[in-house]
Amino acid sequence: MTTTIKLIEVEAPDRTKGCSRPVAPPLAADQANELADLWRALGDPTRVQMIHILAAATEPVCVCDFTAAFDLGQPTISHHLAKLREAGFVTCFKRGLWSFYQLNPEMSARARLAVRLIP
Amino acid sequence: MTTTIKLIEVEAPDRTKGCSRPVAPPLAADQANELADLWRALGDPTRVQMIHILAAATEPVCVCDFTAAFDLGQPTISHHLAKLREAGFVTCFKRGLWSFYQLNPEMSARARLAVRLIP
DNA sequence: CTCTTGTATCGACGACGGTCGATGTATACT
DNA sequence: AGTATACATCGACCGTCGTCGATACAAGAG
Repeated sequence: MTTTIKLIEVEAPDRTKGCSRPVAPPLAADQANELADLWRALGDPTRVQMIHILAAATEPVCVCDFTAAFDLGQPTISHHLAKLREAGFVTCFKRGLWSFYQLNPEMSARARLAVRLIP
Repeated sequence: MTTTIKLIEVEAPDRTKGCSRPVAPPLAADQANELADLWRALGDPTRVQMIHILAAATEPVCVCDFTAAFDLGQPTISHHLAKLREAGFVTCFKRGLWSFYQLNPEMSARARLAVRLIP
């Protein structure tokens, strides 16, 4: 008796000669970089917590409150807030000796959606 | 004539003795780390493009198609795909000599929303 | 089995990023 | 004026990350 072996195509696409299957055209380099910058700004637990605090706050938050909330030196706090500022997530203003930070009201739509992913 | 100076409260919250205003309770450290890891995985232009390609593809994409799409060495492509795998964005399977990658069908809800931000 | 091919992994190098102490700068108070 | 306070910036350290060449590991072809 001869045995017939049935080869079952499971998930892989049919492919006669290896690869070179067309792929979506790349995003503009600027766009990809912009997106990556956006996400890299959120790629740190401290900054995630900062956004969490700002999203929950009803008033602008003083830098000194951040330094009190984290077990980090004041320059480090300032550094993280600067990163969030450069990425467009927050804005700040000075009042007397104090600096207050808040979520940027003119945040990009994408940034706003990203922020909304933080509990 | 005596001049009276009126101090106008603009945006800053009233604050009698400096800082120490209560702030939202911090997220659990695990949660903040998890979120940061998620975003760090997307914090690179090459990986953004990879997600873009996978989101547009109707079939799993062969690694060789990635190496053709980017001006990077094959180990670097493999490295980026591994990062996306570890973060839960993609899964892969082997078929013969080829490895195929696709968006992880069991991606977390947050990850799915993040992916949706890529054009 | 040997050879080739597609991918993953390893080791190294340079760049970047988080952190700190020290210093600078602006504002308030006396 | 001088001093004190809140914050930003600077310089340095060290770990992490993106990149590559070299190598190891499959799995098909001969």
